Amino acid sequence: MTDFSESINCLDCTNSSACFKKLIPSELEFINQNKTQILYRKGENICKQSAFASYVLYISNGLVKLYLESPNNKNINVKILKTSEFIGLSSIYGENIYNYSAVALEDSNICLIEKESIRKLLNNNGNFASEIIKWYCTSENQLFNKIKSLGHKQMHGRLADTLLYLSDENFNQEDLFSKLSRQDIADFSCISTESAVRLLAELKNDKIIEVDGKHIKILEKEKLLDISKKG
Amino acid sequence: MTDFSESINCLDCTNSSACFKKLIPSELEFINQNKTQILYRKGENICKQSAFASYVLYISNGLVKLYLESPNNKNINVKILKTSEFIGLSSIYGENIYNYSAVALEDSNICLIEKESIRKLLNNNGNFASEIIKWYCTSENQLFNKIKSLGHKQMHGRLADTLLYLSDENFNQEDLFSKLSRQDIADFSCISTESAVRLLAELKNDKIIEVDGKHIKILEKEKLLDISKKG
DNA sequence: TAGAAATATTGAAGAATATCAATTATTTAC
DNA sequence: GTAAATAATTGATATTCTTCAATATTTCTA
Repeated sequence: MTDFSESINCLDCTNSSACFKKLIPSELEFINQNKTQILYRKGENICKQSAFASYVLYISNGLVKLYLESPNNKNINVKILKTSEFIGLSSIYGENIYNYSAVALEDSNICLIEKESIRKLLNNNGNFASEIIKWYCTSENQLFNKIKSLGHKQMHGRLADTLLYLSDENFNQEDLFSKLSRQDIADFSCISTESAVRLLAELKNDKIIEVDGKHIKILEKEKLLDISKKG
Repeated sequence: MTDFSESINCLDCTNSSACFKKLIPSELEFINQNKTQILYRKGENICKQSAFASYVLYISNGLVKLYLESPNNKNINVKILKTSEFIGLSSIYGENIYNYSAVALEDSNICLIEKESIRKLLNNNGNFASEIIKWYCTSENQLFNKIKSLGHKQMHGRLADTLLYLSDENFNQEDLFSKLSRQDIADFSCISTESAVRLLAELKNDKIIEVDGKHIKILEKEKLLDISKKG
């Protein structure tokens, strides 16, 4: 966690999400005055669940794994965040702590933005706030899907959901699998690592996926969707 | 689903959430023009998962169970909503469908509000939007807790979470249990009804809860918290 | 590049949990 | 108020899944 990159001015930032496009130049300058940019190296923790949330974090450039820590020291991987997404947004109004932990999957430039300045903008600029609400709408849907997956599906269905999620085109064919361990895949599905390995072997055998070390390729998406549906 | 109640004018409504308090009279009048109020009887469905979401729903007065339906026709109960809460808010910007189903646990007055009018207000009134964001912050936290509960806890921990949730003081000592079946309790915990019954019997035996038909009373909250923590 | 550490893999045994079946209790509808 | 329908309960069995243990493979480090 060191600031090696020259910090970009928000007005020049090419990685701004939809919400920042709703800001007028003076507001962008205001954000610029109240942020710091930091480079997190691959594997470094960007935030820790339950830690005091001093800032809202914004991925200016990078790839981040968001996960929940359980008291029995098992993790639940919730989602992968990419460039232009927020981390810890809910700390602006909710409890003043991070609800989850996040770790960089590759070197990532993260902007730390003062919570109070975000709050100010939200109150003054309904268009900005609306974009944030849009983000929450999508995010809520994702969480409901996770609950559906964990709630009543068994191993096969849950692993299928994970594979479909990680291979989704909205990650722009980034090969996420190469950045994740078998345990990561298991933690997305909330199954044991051993079960994940065994099921992957089965899927490989059935020619539904291709496995070559870390690299995993979906051969028969339809069948995976089927397994996901059946639970 | 019939409109027997005289529809209250939003300007006079005493059950308005924090967000509506941020509206100026003309905006409230605007909402009033674009809403209908309907009385749902106990047991009636207020919205169905995957159905076209024409309106945002607001509980003017009532009690509602929100649940997810799975293809294998098992339900997951997500939460109980009470007076002054929204249902289907995320349909304003997300997919144009309800992400979940909702059923009235008691006769409930529900306001159907035009989505477009809410959108208009959000864009024009940052304070209103900020209150909605506040709501999302809390809601997100609840969903993460649900994921934590389902993800790695086993039966005992999950049932404990359910009992703690349903007996929480934020429901103003409403006896929720009397309105829920054993299957409802099981569906909150995502365990089989039989398991729920068995575990309740155990907890009763251990004098951690008192059970009298539907009525359930927590005797030893600390022990339940313990079970919840251990998972 | 060798050795050490971490990760992945496989099999076998055991624990957790669902399902099925049968019975009893409660609620609903006429 | 009674019959029918629904919900709750209990036991026995079957399935799913984790855990433990042993080994193989990969990655990291000096």
